[in-house]
Amino acid sequence: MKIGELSRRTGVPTRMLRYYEEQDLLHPERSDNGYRVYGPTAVYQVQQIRGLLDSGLTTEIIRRIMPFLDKPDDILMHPRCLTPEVDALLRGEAERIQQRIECLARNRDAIYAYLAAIQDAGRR
Amino acid sequence: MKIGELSRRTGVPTRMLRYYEEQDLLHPERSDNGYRVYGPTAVYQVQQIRGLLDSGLTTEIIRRIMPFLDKPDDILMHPRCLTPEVDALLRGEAERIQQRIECLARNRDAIYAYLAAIQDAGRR
DNA sequence: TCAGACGTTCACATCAATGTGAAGGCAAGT
DNA sequence: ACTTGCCTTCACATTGATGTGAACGTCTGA
Repeated sequence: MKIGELSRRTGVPTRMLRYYEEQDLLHPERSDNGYRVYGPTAVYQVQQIRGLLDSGLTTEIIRRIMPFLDKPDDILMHPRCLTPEVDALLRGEAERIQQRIECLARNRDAIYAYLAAIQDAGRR
Repeated sequence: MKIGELSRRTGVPTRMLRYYEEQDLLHPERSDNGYRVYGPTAVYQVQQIRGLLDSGLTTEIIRRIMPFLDKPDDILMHPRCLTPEVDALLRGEAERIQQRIECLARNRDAIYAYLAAIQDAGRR
């Protein structure tokens, strides 16, 4: 698929799809005329990228952890890939993600608690 | 406490504390000489703000939802506060927060799954 | 074949969050 | 009194994620 269709399917402007490529997050093929050609999985990849960006991760971090997300088990067969640095990177990032989750969950709960309390007060 | 101490206690540069005030996220008193004076709870407030900013919320959204987080029950007694707009705002924001949580949790799990699989492969 | 929709690159603008420095006032210790 | 450190405001710079437009090539249907 070409960039316009991917944009339509994901709701992400073409400008951004080109930007993500520049940031090494997407790697479309090129057809003879130079047009970007995306595989069908690109839709999910883009949604993945968007979700992580919206959650406060930078393109740099996304670039570094993406290779380890949703990988087929083939890659896992080569534990050589896991240098101590990569291990530390992944663990550190997972922990920071966990921090964010806890912060967000706390505040989500606070909001719902507020709404529930109001509801409750109104019913009385 | 003055801005320097708050900065030391939270690790957030004074420049940012002044910025958060400008963005209506903090409202310190002023002493006679014009110095900002923060109450003891400011430490938690700043951590709260930092956590939300790191999680991808903008200062604008934080400003709008903060009044409803960690409020003493006094305020809850006035359900008049909950106009339909505020209700929609809070629900909408809570849902978007939930989206982020799910995205982050998915990827945290993926990272840990990867690490576990490596661990597993290495033990064989 | 020509128009219109889509693609390309390049470049400059914006916005939010943050860094940094200048110029000057206030406070506390020696 | 003077130094040192903290405070104030003002202002300009930077970085990352975006918006937007120019100038130009490519495909496709009437």
